[in-house]
Amino acid sequence: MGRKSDAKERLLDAALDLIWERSYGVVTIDAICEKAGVKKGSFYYFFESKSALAVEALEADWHDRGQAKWDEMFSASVAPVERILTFFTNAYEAQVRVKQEHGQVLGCPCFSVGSETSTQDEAIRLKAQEILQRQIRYFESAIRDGQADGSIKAGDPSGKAKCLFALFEGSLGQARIQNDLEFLRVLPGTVADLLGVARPEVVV
Amino acid sequence: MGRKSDAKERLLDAALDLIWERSYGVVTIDAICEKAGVKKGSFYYFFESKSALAVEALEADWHDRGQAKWDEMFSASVAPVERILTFFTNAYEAQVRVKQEHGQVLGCPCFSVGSETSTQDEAIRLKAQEILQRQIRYFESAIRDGQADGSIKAGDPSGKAKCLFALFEGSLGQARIQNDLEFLRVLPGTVADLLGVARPEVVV
DNA sequence: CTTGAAGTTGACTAATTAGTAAACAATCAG
DNA sequence: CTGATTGTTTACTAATTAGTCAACTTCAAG
Repeated sequence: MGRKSDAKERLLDAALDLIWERSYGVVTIDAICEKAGVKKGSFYYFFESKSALAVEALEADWHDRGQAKWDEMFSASVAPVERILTFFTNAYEAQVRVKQEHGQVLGCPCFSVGSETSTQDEAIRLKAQEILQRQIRYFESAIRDGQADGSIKAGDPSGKAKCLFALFEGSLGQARIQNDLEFLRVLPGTVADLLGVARPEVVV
Repeated sequence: MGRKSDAKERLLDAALDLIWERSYGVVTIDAICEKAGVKKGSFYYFFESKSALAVEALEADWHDRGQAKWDEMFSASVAPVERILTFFTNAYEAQVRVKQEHGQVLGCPCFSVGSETSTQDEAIRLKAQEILQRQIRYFESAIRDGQADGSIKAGDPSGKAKCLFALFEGSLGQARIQNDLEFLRVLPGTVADLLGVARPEVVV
């Protein structure tokens, strides 16, 4: 039935990349089209606006790249504390790769875009909120499991999850602003201390 | 010696307000001029560009509003742990006021603008970085004092300071994205737990 | 009261931008 | 093959935007 095309996917990829690397407000539809190799007419064939594209791009990124990784890192077949420490270690390593590829520390697209657009674009705000809340739930569940097996001490799991997540996003933001991965390199140790657990050995 | 004017101050105030409320990228020079009641010709009389204005606005905000408050909150005449808890309590209360006035949680302008522009505008990035580092030093000094008098347990003060600050900025960002002050209301208690100290009584 | 420094104004240009529309091209079911 | 559906392209408009400039105003020092 009709013509087939991957132009929509190319637009989603290009948009997320550009917005992550620069910012939502500064990236134009023309720039997204150019990077995707798609003419503006086609852009408006697929999307109503830059905002609608951003919403879909955030969701697509979670669906195509994020979720599987999080599921693996927070797998129930791994000890709860180890899930959390692995997450922070992987996050550091992922940002190392990002810095190599993009030349800069970029942090978390969802948090950056969410914060930037929160007062201007309700649709993006809601999508970012939704994805971030999903991520917090992984922490919450690991903490609950850790409390059940005694490896994490008692106390409101939701509050602890939000605390760890805020520490994570705050560190990512600092790393982006300072363009310095040190904030993230140190995190696994810091988190181990917070959880009252042995610091993980550092992989060189 | 010529004409006198407060147009420059009005531009600085208007710019910080608009950028805080919306974002750096989305605020135009025209909008800043209109809010300040200044014509664009005058804008270019005082500033070279929007970027230069933003740099000066961040510094002016710290100098005229931030520093004195931080000096007071982190006064050496207050017990170190109390300095930190007071800071988090005041931060919450400040954001309550901001939400009342602006209708939304706005978070920290320095962190938001810094994160947004970090890959695009080196001058703004450096200014944001500078101000954030100044703020971290207040934490660091309080932690050092607390370790000296035994109220805070030993361990790298700079690391602990960065951890608390990341928790703070991460929570502010979450609060902005979710438009919900709950993340901040809970912080003084969370921080007291982290420091291993009695939770402060909640002021109703 | 003149002069020059400090600040203001409005009208302008050139570039960029979002968004539209209508003709065109590819694909596939029947 | 045909025609409906899906996607593509080009050329366009209208609005917004950054940035410039020369004429103008205010003020105070001498």
